[in-house]
Amino acid sequence: MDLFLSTFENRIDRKGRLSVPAPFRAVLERRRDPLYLFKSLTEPCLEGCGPERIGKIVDAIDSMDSLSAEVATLQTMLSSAQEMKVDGEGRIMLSADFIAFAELGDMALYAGIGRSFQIWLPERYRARETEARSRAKSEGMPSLRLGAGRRPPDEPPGDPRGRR
Amino acid sequence: MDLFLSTFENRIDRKGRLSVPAPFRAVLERRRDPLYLFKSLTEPCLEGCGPERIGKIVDAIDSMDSLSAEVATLQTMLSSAQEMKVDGEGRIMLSADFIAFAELGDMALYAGIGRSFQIWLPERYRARETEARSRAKSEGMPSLRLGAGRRPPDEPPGDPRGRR
DNA sequence: ATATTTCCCATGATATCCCAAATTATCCCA
DNA sequence: TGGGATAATTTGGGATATCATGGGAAATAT
Repeated sequence: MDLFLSTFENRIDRKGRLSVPAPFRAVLERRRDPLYLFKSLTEPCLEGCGPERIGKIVDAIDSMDSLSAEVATLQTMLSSAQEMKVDGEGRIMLSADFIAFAELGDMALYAGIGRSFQIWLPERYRARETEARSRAKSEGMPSLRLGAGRRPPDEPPGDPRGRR
Repeated sequence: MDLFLSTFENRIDRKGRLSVPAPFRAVLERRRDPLYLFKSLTEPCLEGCGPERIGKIVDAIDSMDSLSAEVATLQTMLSSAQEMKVDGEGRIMLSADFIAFAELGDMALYAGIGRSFQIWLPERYRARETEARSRAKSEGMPSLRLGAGRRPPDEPPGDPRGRR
């Protein structure tokens, strides 16, 4: 199983193009998956994933009461999602909307988080990272225990790097 | 599975013409589907889709008690539906009724939501999006976990596919 | 006949393609 | 282990194609 891991910082050129890190591209190409980006619901960053996650959101909507607030929320995710075309050099073009939403300047930081990845303003990401680390120190790190093998019956195994 | 995703804001010109976003057109053309528009039952917007979705509504009506209130509601959708003719440049003409219903001015916002899309007054759509995002933040998003990681009730907890 | 719609072509903006330079990582042999 | 050679990757820019939009003319309807 290949995953999106590690972080990469790439330049957004004056045409708005941004290279996808080669290791991320390799994951998608191996699966012959197109790349989707959408605006995070809860944080000022973009989320990247393959089609299977998008398909699950679509199916969830169809199976829910179309009047519920949850459906509106999921629709918000879909209507911000784009299938990105990757050029011959492995670059994507970020729409003005995406750039504004994540408040990106001329640099973007990719953070691989397993089955998906995020795109952040580098300074902001690093600030979050140190914050998460100090929280882990003071509050302990429940997810580590889970990641190590034992988990309470109900909770799915967490991402070992914790949620931020 | 090709889907209607992302949002596009297009101008309604003085002749009343409105471009269908090229990616949406591509989805329909690939399936050789005509485009249908109808008035949303629940919101001040228009809904767009291909014939299969219309067919599902018809089937649903056929399978229900023809005297029920729900049937009357579904029939309302059908009776507002129009097959749109798309001109050589990919534009449609909205009827005065449609424009009045969605309260459109000289701009229209397409919002792709998977198997269908909506057409909104841009300002109204954005207000709704902001609302959905703040709700997701404050109430958490139970739906994301469901949408992205749902599994049949008695399957043992598997991998955390939906976690981010 | 007059108003509206449909067809056709023109134009500007912008995304995409293609090639090349710069940068970084990897390899190989001393 | 070092250090240069080689390959991979990221970045840049010009040429080309696509797309949204606008307007005139032909067709259709009222």
